[in-house]
Amino acid sequence: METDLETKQKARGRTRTFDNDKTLDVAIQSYWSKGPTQVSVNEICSLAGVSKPSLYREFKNEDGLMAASLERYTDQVLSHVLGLLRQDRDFQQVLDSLVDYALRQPTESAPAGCLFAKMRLDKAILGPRTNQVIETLRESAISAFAKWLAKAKDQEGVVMPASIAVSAAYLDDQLTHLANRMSNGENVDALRGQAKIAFSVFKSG
Amino acid sequence: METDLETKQKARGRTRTFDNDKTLDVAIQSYWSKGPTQVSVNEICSLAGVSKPSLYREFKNEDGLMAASLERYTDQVLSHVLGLLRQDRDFQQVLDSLVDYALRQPTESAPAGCLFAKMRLDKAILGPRTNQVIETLRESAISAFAKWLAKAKDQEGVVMPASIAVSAAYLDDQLTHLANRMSNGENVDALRGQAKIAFSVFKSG
DNA sequence: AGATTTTTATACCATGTGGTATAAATAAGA
DNA sequence: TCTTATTTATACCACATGGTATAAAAATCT
Repeated sequence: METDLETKQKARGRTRTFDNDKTLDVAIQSYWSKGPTQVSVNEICSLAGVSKPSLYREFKNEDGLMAASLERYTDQVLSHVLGLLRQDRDFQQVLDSLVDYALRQPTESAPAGCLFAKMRLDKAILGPRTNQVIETLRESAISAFAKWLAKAKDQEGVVMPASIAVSAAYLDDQLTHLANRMSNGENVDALRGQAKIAFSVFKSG
Repeated sequence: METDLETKQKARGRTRTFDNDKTLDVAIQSYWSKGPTQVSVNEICSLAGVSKPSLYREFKNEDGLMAASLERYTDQVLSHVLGLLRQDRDFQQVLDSLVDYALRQPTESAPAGCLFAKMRLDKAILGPRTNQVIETLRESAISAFAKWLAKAKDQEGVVMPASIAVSAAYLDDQLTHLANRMSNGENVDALRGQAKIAFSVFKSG
């Protein structure tokens, strides 16, 4: 019996040319830049150089592709943003860097805004698998914010505008909203001014 | 030469059964409850009991229908909301009533949220006529907010978190955002808690 | 009555969608 | 070599979309 240490146990049929990662990268890029509802499966197939049956075998349906894209996006992008919360810089610096990320200028590889934020906008018309990923992700993000805020309150004496839980939800929501307005092509300076107001409710000693 | 005092100058052809107002009311209701991108022209035609060619003759295309719907929505709904700003109640009362409107429970005739707010979310994929109405409406709303804030500052000594212009834009944005989250079916009490935070930056004496 | 004008109803069109049936290609096992 | 398993490529499906061509219906003018 062969052990598949390489996870490359020779299967019997035609060797597959389907590239899972590339397909997901193309999907992420498309969903991120144009919005999840503005991209068709056909489009992703041709951009990724992949046949439709191959894609459907791998992801079951459009919902599966979207859910998988969001999961990969979390690993590749979102985790680093949430990682900012575990840094040792003081509250205000971290908050600023979060805002900076939401308001960053788009590059070729990182469109404006945030794919997760965009999907939350359309969640009512997305599939059940995608919705489940969204919900899980949202909970873990808010939980990370809550942990961070609790620490800032305890160790730096930052004044919260409400309970930790409500403040964390507020933070999450305002950041998401900033990212989405950024995606809508609004003026960065105007958004920065509004962000300053929205986050002035956190008074750091 | 006939004067058309009744605006009912007898034309020559077949009497029209097309009901402009009813068509727009159906369109408003559909766009409002399901979102402007989730309603087809066919759907509106059958709901309004109107033939497609008649609708297209009247509104030119989907963009025209949407723009007209938003204009009628402004007259029928939005103007009353902005009318709150001209009332004689004090700042905090008016602000509360604005929030109450954004967070109200949906009824049969008034779905959750705000059609204007929803259209702003999708403006990137809406037509040019609709976009123009959105832009005009946004300017007039922000201008109304600015006037109201200036008065509150002068006459009641309300402290603004920034310049009148930026504060007005912030107010407009936060209210729009609340309405949209309400449309997304989020928890009213949670939203109210966040609204309290967001608007705590206006300190009324 | 007949000609003319306007609106309606129906059917249609090209295009795009998510998803799949089918058969050829290509690999390993016997 | 021949069978079997798997993946690919292509073509296809039913359906929905925005928009329109066509002809019948119904009104007024001559």
